[in-house]
Amino acid sequence: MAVTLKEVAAKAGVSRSAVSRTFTAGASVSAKTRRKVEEAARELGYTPSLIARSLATNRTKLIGLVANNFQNPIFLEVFDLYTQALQERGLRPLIVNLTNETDPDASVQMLRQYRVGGVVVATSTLPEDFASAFAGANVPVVHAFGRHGETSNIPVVGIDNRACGALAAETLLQRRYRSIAVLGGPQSATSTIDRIAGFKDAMSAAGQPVADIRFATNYSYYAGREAMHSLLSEKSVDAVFCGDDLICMGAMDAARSRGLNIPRDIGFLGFNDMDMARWEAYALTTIRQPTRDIIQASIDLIAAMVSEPDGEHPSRLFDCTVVERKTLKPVTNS
Amino acid sequence: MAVTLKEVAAKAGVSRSAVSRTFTAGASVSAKTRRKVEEAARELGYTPSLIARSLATNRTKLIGLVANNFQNPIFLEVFDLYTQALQERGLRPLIVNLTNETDPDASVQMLRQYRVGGVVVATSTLPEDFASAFAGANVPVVHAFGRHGETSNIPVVGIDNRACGALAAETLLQRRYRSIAVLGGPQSATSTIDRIAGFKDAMSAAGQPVADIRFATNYSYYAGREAMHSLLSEKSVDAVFCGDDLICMGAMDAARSRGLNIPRDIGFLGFNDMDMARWEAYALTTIRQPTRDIIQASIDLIAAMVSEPDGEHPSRLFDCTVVERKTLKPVTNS
DNA sequence: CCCAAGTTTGCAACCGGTTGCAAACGCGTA
DNA sequence: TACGCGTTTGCAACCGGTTGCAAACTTGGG
Repeated sequence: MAVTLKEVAAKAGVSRSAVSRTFTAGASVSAKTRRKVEEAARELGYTPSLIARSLATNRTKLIGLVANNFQNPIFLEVFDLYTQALQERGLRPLIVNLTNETDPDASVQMLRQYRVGGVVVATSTLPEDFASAFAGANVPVVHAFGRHGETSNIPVVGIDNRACGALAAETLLQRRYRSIAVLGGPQSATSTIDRIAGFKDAMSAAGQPVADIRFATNYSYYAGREAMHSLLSEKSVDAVFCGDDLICMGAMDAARSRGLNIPRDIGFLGFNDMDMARWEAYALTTIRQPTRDIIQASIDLIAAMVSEPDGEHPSRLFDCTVVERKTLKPVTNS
Repeated sequence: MAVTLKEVAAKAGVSRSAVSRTFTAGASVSAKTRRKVEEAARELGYTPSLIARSLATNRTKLIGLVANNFQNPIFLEVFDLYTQALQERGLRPLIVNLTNETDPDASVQMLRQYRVGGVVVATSTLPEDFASAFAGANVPVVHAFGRHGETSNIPVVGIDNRACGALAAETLLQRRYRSIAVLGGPQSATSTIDRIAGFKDAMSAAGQPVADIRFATNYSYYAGREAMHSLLSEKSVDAVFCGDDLICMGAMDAARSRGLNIPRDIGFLGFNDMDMARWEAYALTTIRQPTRDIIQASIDLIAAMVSEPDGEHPSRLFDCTVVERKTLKPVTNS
């Protein structure tokens, strides 16, 4: 159906190799040949087949992008950045939606069938063996937003969740909150575990107790609201550190529906700084994760791993910062 | 690097054809051969190359998914549904992010290089020639969320935007609103144009004026807020029909920041019924677009077009319904 | 036991490109 | 004009599968 090399070669009066060379960067073709070929190609509407090229070169431009957080709008931001950044490098994402998937093998199989050059696992809420399943198939993997673990040797690009937990504690203590609860993300997520560990360390280093720790069942508004209702029905606290902005928004709505004023009666500290955190209805004070940097770095990393499989490919962790809005009372210098 | 057909054939003591046939559904292989091959394949860790298969069969499992609304969380829902529904059919989406793209040709070129079987254009805010550019390349195209137009013969799956506009007008009039403004999406989007046309028709059929019409510059919270501020600084209205839930949320926050109570002082009617419309902070009364049905139908349609290119492939329009929450005053029977 | 019909199998060509290699070419110089 | 060198070109093999075709094998009936 589609026009092939051979037809272009015939029309231009050259060999197939000549056509192939005019379409591969850095190959040796004379200006005259190139011109003839390009004209013939244009007239015939020729588009080289990446399928055939991939087969011949044994290399594809595909990068697996594995995710399972299709409920949280922040992933749309992540996703936008990934597709654009890959596009800029001439790579294409092959999306794997793991939302309803429990078995890593099917996805690994799928990505191998497409002979992806590498895989980016972009989630913190997956059992560790998912990322390693890809690595086990001898495909380069980087784990974005993952835990910088000792257990596996898959490079991670993300943040230091313990440090972020500590930052949260300091932020709240500095504002004289004294009855502070933690409302984490899913209990099994490594990010949740590490943040809470860092938070607790910093609190006890300051000689302060943690009023309550509980977990949202997933990264959603509804889970946050529900967990907050359950917290407030048992005790009263003056500030809550949430494991995610979305959870935090649910928690805030729960607090408001019980007549509490934010930040007068209760303060909230979110995590991520998603776009919606700026919305007036929430105006969330939150810990900003440098999403854009993480994504760019993870693409740089996977690209490096593809082109130099034997090189050194260290993990990279970025710093988080507090973004001040309106859900915490100001720092007082007294 | 990867294990090939030939190696499996050698190990199993059969021909390459035999191996190929055990991996293609409906081919003729004896039970004995199949067993030998499967064992050899398992031992070697063989995964058939879809690249090679695509080349040989001249057919891929790839479907282009073209979108440009990576700012609106509703697209994450859309996206989740697409990836899963395609996955179920053994197809893979190849995402094209048109957010920063103005030239259709580059994307068309890209999708042709990958030899996609078909393309789903999932947006209502693209110049018409985008969808037709794909069709022009002789690739089956369906336009999801598009306008059912007379101008092109690309099948559309979506809603009847005129009817939805009329439904909005009826909904508001029924609740005795008398000073109603429209805050549409981007002025150039066909969906915006059609909805407003339907809205105006229904209003004038009821002998009612439209208090004001203006447009958000894009489908975002911020554009909605800004447009609403500009509206309220010029006149006061008692209800607003918004072209999108996200825009509506921005508009609501603008109204609230000016001290207006919803729905006592002003009513809001949204469009889409995205997940966030249920959030307590908004509790949006909105017109529900059956996203899931539209997506499923668009996949069914593109699949049919791929397998029977010469068949009849009619457009499909779904009905919208009003979802009642808390941003409009109730219907009064007096 | 033989034959016909139905299955299974292997051969070889093909899908649309890439690439190492050697031959052909172009050009400046002696 | 002949020579030498660097460039450009075409040949042919290859990437990893599929598939039409004919040969080989089964199976069952007479």
